[in-house]
Amino acid sequence: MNEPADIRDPQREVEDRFIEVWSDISQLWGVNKSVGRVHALLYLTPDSLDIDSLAERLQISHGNASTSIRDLMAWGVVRRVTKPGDRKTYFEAEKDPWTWFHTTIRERRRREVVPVMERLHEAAGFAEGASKGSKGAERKQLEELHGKIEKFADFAHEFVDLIDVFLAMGHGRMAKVFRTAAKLFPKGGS
Amino acid sequence: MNEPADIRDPQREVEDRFIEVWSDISQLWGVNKSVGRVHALLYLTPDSLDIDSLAERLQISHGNASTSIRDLMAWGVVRRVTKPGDRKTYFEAEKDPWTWFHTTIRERRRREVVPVMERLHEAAGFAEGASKGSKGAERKQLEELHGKIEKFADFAHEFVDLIDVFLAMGHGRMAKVFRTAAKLFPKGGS
DNA sequence: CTGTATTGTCAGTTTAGACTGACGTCTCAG
DNA sequence: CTGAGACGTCAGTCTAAACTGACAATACAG
Repeated sequence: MNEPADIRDPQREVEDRFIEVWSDISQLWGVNKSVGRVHALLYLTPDSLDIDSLAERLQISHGNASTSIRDLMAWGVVRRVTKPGDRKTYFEAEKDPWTWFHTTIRERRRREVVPVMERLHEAAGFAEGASKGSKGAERKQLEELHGKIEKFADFAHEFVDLIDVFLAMGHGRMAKVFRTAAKLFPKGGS
Repeated sequence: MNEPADIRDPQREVEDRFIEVWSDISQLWGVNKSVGRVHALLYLTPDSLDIDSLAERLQISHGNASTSIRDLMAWGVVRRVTKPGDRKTYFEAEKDPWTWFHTTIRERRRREVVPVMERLHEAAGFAEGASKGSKGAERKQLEELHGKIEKFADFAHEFVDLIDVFLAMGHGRMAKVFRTAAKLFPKGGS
């Protein structure tokens, strides 16, 4: 730990720089900093790592490392690994970024998009009910409100379709489609 | 304000339900709650609104409303409106969700994606330099690290391309391309 | 089966970010 | 030109989330 050599250990420095960038990307993505750092370190490390090595390497508490690993496993981007004759549990990350991204999108869809879409439809249904249960000027206003909510719901629905196409296609094909699309619609305006 | 009728004002209730849903969507998207609520209310309101009306309607402070409006204007989804013979400033929201989404993606790209991509390339460059400046086993390890960082950078670059195609195409075409793509590449594997 | 090494959990603390409210600045009707 | 009304800002307060560290549960070598 205290060997002077460590201070300028190039491998460590290379890792640290990447870990910070990934961590920031994770935060933009709504994932907390420690989780991002753990994920980055596991991505870079060829061997699998145990909780305490992670905690020590990243200077975070054992508890934090454990919780972060739990999150990453729930996201499906980290696997448990056991070695015969070794009591410890090790963890390793999915190494292909596209696979990782695909998994993440699928999980986000399930956790976040689906529930919020249900609530959106509820809100639209409530608006429709309210407008049908009224009359005169009030009815007109409620109908206008309902129209706006439906408009937003339509947008949201198309957005979900977009996610679904991505999930169905897989990344290789996705990229190809996009490249083709880019040629079909070159430097277009808005 | 205190009229009992207000308690069951259907218009208000319809608005509130939608506002809460939008607010939650905003938070998933990394936008803070008040900003989301202000945006939702402006989207629903046909007329433009002034700061104090917003604050009163949403039960937030004047300062909070003002800051939220500033944010929304920086995102380019809310416009200032002045009425002749009226000292107040009013605000109104972009009413087309796709336009709003497009603007938001463009802004996020500028603010978040571009800077983080630069740092990613820096990290990759640093890794390459470190590997070239070393030898033996250490060099081999650094080359492996560099390879992984490049792999991630390639992924990130493709992702940005994807964003760019979206920005260039506009939403109508985007949706069409996706629908076509879905037919061309049905149920594709990874 | 037992003891110990290891992982998992969670109450309490810390930290980061949001919100308020008071104040300074600006604008325009009179 | 003046001042009342409206907007913008920001220091201080509050809130929600992250992190720690100690303890509980678990698993497995011996």
